[in-house]
Amino acid sequence: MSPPQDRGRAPSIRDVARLAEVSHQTVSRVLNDHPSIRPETRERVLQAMETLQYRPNRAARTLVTSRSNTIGVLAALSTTYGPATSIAAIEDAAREHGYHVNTANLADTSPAGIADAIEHLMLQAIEGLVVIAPQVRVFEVLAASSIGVPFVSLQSTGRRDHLALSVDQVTGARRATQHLIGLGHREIVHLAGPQDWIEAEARMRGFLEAIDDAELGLHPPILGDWTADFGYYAGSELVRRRDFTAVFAANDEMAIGLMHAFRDAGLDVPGDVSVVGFDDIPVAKHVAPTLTTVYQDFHEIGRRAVALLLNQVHGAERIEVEDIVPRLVVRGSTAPVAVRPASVAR
Amino acid sequence: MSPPQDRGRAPSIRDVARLAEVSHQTVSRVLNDHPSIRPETRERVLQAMETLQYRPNRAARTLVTSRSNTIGVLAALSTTYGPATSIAAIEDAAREHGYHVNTANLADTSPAGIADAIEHLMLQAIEGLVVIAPQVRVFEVLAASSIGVPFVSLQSTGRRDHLALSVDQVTGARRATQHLIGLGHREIVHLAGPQDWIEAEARMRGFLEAIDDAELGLHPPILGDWTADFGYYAGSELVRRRDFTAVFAANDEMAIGLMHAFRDAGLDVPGDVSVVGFDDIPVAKHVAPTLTTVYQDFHEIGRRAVALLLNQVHGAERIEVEDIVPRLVVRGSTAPVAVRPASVAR
DNA sequence: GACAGCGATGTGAACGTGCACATCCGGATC
DNA sequence: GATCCGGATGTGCACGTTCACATCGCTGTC
Repeated sequence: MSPPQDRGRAPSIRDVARLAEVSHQTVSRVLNDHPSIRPETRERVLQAMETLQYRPNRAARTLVTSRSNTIGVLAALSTTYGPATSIAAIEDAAREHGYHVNTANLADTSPAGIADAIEHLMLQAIEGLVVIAPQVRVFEVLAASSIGVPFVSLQSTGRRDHLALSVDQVTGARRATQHLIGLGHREIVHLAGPQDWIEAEARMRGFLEAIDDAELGLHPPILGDWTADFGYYAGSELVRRRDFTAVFAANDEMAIGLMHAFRDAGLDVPGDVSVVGFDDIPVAKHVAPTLTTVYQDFHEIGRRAVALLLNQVHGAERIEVEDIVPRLVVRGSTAPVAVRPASVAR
Repeated sequence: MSPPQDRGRAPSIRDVARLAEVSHQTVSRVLNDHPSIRPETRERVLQAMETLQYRPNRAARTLVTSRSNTIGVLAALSTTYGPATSIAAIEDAAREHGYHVNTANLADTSPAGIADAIEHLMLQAIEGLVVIAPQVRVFEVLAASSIGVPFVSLQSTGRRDHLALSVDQVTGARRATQHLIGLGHREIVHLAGPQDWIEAEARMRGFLEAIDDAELGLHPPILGDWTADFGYYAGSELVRRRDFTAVFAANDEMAIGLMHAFRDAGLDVPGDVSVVGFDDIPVAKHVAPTLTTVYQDFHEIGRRAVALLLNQVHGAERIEVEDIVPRLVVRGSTAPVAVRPASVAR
């Protein structure tokens, strides 16, 4: 009934060999799908494994092959929807390829904290690294610590020391801004993310390009921290000025906080102010008003990151990386600019 | 300038020993903080490590000690706020204890999918397992596959084969329901989670207890899938009946979808219907209306899970596990029952 | 001054696997 | 029938670390 007592050590390749009456090397061959092995022998070995409940010892294998079959993930803000979804996708994809995933969070974004997280991952002897929701600083530390394994960034960084998925955040942000401009808005404020985040910088750039293209005046962007709470705070400050008719927030959480502040101040969205977010988190389509935003396929991003990384790990030729272009999703938080701008209400 | 070429293998303990002119065992002692080592010797060894950029090989260590310093996390729905936050907390806590974390997602919740995920983790030779957002089935599979390592559940399961944090979901749900009752609501619907989820079952139980205590009539609960989209769907169905004045949703996402549907149907929250959620996700306080919900400290839950698990891994005596009782947070989505219930509006 | 005791260090084996190489066997080739 | 070849299998070692045990010298005790 119950499995054989695990007295002492787990069964090894040699225990299996003894039971199957072959050499340990034959067992090893069965494990690694070596071609030249008689079907009959293979069967006997598999049988023995089954009986002994044999599980290969990854540590031993790693030791001799110096391949850990593990990739690392360096994630910041891993509790938010986007990164969390990408991480999950990375795990799924890695598992499909027989790889394990080891995650380290960047709770502390100081260089020391970053170095610490990287060091932690390196101890695990990872073969490659995926960097999620990356800050500029992370790549500086990575470059400085010469980790000796390939790494992939989920965002284009412009650096040459690693590959990056090119998710065209700039275009996404530009489209969001152009949408507002198309609705007649001319006084648009950007609620940006922290500028040491590559994504935040790209989104800001897209915003600026669109503003520039349309030859509109520039409101100084507000630098936020991605949180809904900050969005609320920024909104409360903004309503004092009311010299704008639309806000493009760098992510949905901030947009939602923003709308909250506007609501509290008696401003109507989208009647008085239009709001656009970024990411299309699952609740975006259900908040009031439903949020116009830019959709990103985080799952696909995670999958591609793994494909790209493993390709590099195995030293194959460079694979094609097509751009992922985020898609504008128009919902209820944007509307044509009011005849009299909100500023008049002052 | 650049570090020494990594020609061939990485430096080993023996390379360090040679450079420091000691035996390899002395180096090992320095690594493991062995007490009897002369400070001067230690210094020399550390110096040598520094020069060689030595990093201990975890595979070799694991092989000989049969301790992997890795714990596994089996997570479902890891992209949502609660699980993601707990996972992050688990990683932080594990790292503090020198442990690595290996995560496997439960994309597929069939027994085969579950067994597959567990098998994947076991290949990694994990020392313990944390099960997040657990479904009943997971524990059945775990019991059946006799994984041989301790595991900890983030929710009380009533099973005896593992430890569980006791987060008192029942009390949390009861308080939420009592809050509605206290406001005069007598027709309360519960939008539950999938009943094979332990949390969903506990929240439903708390709801039923509160209804029972107050001797109210029972509306058959609606079984949802945790998503905001389902909340919207359920809300659309519910508005056809309008035989209720309040809804207690098993999580915030569903509550937000629900409110969306009510809004679309012209029902006012909380004027016509009160809504309570569960979890207190970051946007809960910013949606319109702000959502009354039950706060859970996911971070603390993750931390405690690691403490509990490592304690068990190290075979220490059982540690005290105090209950974590979720806290009701009253916001704008609940109000005293209207003089004429929504049903009259029919 | 002999001996126990302890601090500081060294020696060899073992962990479980894969690799390089050796061996054995049957069939094809001449 | 001697030779070669390749499929199927076995033998020993190496990977980098820790563990058990041994060694050496110094101090304190009687």
